[in-house]
Amino acid sequence: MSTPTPPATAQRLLDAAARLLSEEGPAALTTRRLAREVGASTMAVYTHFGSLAEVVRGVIHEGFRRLADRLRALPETDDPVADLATMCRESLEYARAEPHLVAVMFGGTTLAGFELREDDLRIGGYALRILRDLVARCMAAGRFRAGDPMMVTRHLWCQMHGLTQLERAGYFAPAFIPEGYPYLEGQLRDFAVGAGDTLEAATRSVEESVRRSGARLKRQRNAGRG
Amino acid sequence: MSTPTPPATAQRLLDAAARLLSEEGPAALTTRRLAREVGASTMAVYTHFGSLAEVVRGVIHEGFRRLADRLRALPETDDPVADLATMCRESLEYARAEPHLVAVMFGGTTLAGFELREDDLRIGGYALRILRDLVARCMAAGRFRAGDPMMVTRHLWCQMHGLTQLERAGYFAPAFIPEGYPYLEGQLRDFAVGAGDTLEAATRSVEESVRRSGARLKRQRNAGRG
DNA sequence: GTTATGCCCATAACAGTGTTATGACAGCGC
DNA sequence: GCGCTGTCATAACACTGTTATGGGCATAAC
Repeated sequence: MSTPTPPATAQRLLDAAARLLSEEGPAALTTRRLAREVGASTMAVYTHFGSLAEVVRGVIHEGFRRLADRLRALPETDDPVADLATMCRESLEYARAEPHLVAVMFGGTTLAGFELREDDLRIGGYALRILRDLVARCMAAGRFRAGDPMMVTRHLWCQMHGLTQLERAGYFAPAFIPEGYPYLEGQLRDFAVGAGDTLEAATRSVEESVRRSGARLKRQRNAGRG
Repeated sequence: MSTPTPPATAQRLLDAAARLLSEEGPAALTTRRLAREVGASTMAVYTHFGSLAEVVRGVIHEGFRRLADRLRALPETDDPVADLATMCRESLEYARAEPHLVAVMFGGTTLAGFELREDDLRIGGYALRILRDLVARCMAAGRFRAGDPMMVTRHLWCQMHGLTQLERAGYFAPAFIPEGYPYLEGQLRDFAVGAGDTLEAATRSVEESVRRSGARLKRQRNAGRG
């Protein structure tokens, strides 16, 4: 009953492309390598996708879906600012786990002639709505100044995207910054203050989110052992 | 007396590479095209630089120098927060004028196998010091909370880099945001508030910087006419 | 049962890429 | 003149994305 038909060639190509991009980076994502991975010839790519760039498009759409799923899976507490900090940390960890994929998703890398189109940007924007709802909760709770939550969300997005990409480029390596320096937490706190929170409340919420993610990691390790 | 000897081949290759990258994007930067532009064969690239990636390295080093020069040329007033906003706008306009170059400089694009090395990152960090000195002035003036100016500068840098790259990817196109919406100004204001400024003072300083850059553009147009 | 249609894809080719081995040529020290 | 060194033109190698061609092969039509 399970998987009565083997996965179609198109799906196997997508999976192989995602794996190659993730494990070996953009340079490994060639038509011949992709064909070899699934035991076919390069023509398989062109009958199913038309071009290598369209394969990349499929891969990043899946990437957007997975990012949105991870953000939606986070628990909701009565401290929306702490929840926001946790969500930002989750995004950053996704980008750290899939640096090449995220670079393509947000326009960093031009790969195999692939260019983001407006519909791709729209899909990318869906994940933003999850963040926006949380920002709106911060406003409703009186922690952030009233205003357009989408604009504040975009502000936060710029900040997280910049941090992600500069970190990936190496600008936050130990050669430039003390190892273990909590730059993410400092930025999240200052962002909350800029959005209207008090310094004291923002500091408490960010610390709370750090405590929670530490507990979450501990639970995951325990679950891994059990 | 002026240019007694014609520019050496190495310099002409660098100039041609910068022009190709700027005018036609990374796809135009090939060894054969580069050789054709300077009227030589591809071997010229390899005798002078060893690889195409090293040509790219030379181009982005020049890019860092020019960015630093533009930032250093800005006037200093008695409102350091307004000066900071002006400097951010100048950085953004540099990135808008040279999007491909800036993308390589800050690790966005992997071009011809070029990868940022630690010494490149160090050169990139030099431009940051100009920003840091301004942040330190904001602290000394009591506008920003006392603290490590470099960390606050990094925070601002993340924000500007994210804004730049997401704008380039198309995420701030009119399809997603009202045309003419002053998202740069809103972000600069919130950043200043997050760093310790009051909402009122930050708003005034950002508006002052907008007024000044408007006046500067007017002067430039008048100078162009005169 | 035969024929036709359309899909999937293997083979081989084309034009392009970065890079390198080879060798020619010019300038210079002696 | 001789040798050396730096510069680069020629041609090749292994690679890339893409496409033209044609071979199966399942299904539909008659």
